[in-house]
This record gives sequence, C-alpha cells and structure tokens, in this order.
Amino acid sequence: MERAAAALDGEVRLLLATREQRYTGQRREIVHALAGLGRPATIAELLAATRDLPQSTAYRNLAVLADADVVRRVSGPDGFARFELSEALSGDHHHHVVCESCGLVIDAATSPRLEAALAETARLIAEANGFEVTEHRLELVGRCRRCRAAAC
Amino acid sequence: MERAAAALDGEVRLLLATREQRYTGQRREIVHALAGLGRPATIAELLAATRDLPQSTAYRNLAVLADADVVRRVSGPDGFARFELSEALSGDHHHHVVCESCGLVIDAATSPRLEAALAETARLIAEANGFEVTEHRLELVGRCRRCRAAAC
DNA sequence: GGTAGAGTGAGAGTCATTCTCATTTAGGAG
DNA sequence: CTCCTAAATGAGAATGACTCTCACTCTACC
Repeated sequence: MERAAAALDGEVRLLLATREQRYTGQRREIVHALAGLGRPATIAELLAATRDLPQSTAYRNLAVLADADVVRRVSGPDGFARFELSEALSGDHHHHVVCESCGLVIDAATSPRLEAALAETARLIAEANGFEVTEHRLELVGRCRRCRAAAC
Repeated sequence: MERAAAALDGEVRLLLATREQRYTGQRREIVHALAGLGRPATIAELLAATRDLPQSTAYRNLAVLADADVVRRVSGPDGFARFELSEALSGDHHHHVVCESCGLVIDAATSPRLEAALAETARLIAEANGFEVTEHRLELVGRCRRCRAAAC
C-alpha cells in the first residue's frame, strides 16, 4: 500500500504537470480519499473524509483534477455529483450499480465478452449516427441490500 | 399518425387514471411534444415546443407523468434534466448516445444479442452484491456530427 | 348551477455548484 | 536565505435549475 500510494502520487503529479497544475496537499488528500473509498464519492463524503477541506476548495480542485483526467465526474440519479479516480489511474475498467432508493453507487466489473459486445455495438451505432464514440457507460439500477431489507 | 396519436392518448389516460390523475390539455401537449421529438428533451426544448406552458407547470406535470410511468427522466452529463416517453408507452427499448460537447442526446437501438449479454451481466452482478437490479442503462459518449465538424 | 377537489401559474424559496477577491503559499531567480 | 510572481486558498456572494406556495381557475360529478 505504501508503494502503491507513492506510485499513485507520481502518476497524478505527472497528469497535473501536463496541465501546468501543482499537486498540492489538498489535492493529494482528495485523491487519497477517493482511492481509499473505492467507489464514487459525493462532495459531502469527501468533506467528511478529509481534514479542513473547505467546500469551495473541494469543488475547485475536483474541477482541476477532472480536467487533468485524474478524476472522473459521475452523475447519479439523485442529482448529487460523485467523483472517482479515472480509469487511467485506477487501471480498472468497471461500471456502476446504483440504488434508486438511497443513491448509493458501487463499482462492478464486467466480463470480457460483454465488453466486446459493447464495443461492437458502440461501433455500429457510431457509424449509423455520425457520432464519434469515445466511451461507454453501463449503469445497473435497482435496490441495494440495505434498502431492500428496510422496505420489507 | 392520427390513429397512433389517439392510441397514445388512451394509454396515457389509463396510466394516469391508475394514479388518480387527470389527462389535462397541458399534459397532453407535453406528451405529444415528446412523442414528436423522438429523443430526450430538456425543459427548455419543451417550453419552446408548446404554447403557453409556464415553467412551473411543466416541471409539476413532468413529475406527475414520471410518477405515472408515462415519462422517464434522463439525467444527461450537462446537468440538465431530460424527459422522454417511457418504454412502456413507446414500446421501444433503446439506449442513448450523448454528445459530450453540446449535450445532445439521441436514441439508439441495440441488438438482441447485446441485450442478452446485458441481462446476464446484470444478473451476475446483482447476485454478487446483494442488489435487486430492475433496469439497465447504456450510454455511449462521444461527439456528434455537428460538433465534430465545428471542432475541425 | 353549485361545489369540492384537482390543476394552474407567477413568484418566492431552496440548494448544489460556481464565482469573486482578498489573503496565503509555493517555488524559482538572484 | 530572501524576494518576487503566479498559483492556490477559503469565506462568502452569486448563479441557476428545480421545487414550493398560495390564490385563482377549471372540471367532474351531484
């Protein structure tokens, strides 16, 4: 973990450098909080997970980090913005399962076979509509364990 | 189209009735505007496409229609809410292609094979995480024809 | 044709997010 | 080490999509 954290910092610093941005203490705190959580975090969760991080700084730095491709913005169904480390950094292509009741978002891996089918579909649709498709996003919507238990 | 419009109205009226809601003139205007557009529409587009529809009424009626499953709310990447006829009404299971540059969202059909793979994936992931998955959403992100032309 | 309850609409209110700007900090030049 | 310049910070104001309020209107049923 020690080693991984250092490697992470190195990559983030590099990504920020290409945008002429510094890797400050607060940005480091945000990145490590996201890395530790392992699922998309809301601003509120980030503020709770860090020390002395003002809201305005959190928003500003997340915008900078998103612009440098360190972080990705995920918009949930509840209107709250959520953030996670970019796939380039985490090295982990995944999709999301969201709870329509409480808004919880967790990561989910997919099979190579599904990914192949998705890529093929993306290619066909892009061709048919004049789009240049750069990314696909799969979202499974349902109810999480906790909400299912509570609703019964 | 005459016939189709009448059938649409009948179904909408039925769906609203189960929620003890009326099918008023303004709701009809909204439904037909959505049917005519054929892709998710923003509030602004709806206001432009209808006569004398105040913003507050639009929002309120869209909430009612969404609650009655006549309409589905789609949250794009640009933070604007978009609305389309529900799959139950349009009878058309489809996914979305969104332009990351201008926010345009269009519909796209998928192949039965991809749908089967998606359903299987959803089942596996649901099982592994204690979720009950009721719906899946696939979003292809890229640049539309117009934005590609403009950016060159 | 009365009336109870649903629908309407103009404007006020809410709240996540963004902007402003005075102050602090970081990092290179000398 | 000490300037110096530009970036970063943070408290609060501003923005804007969306929701709520409430007086008024309409509709369906008696």
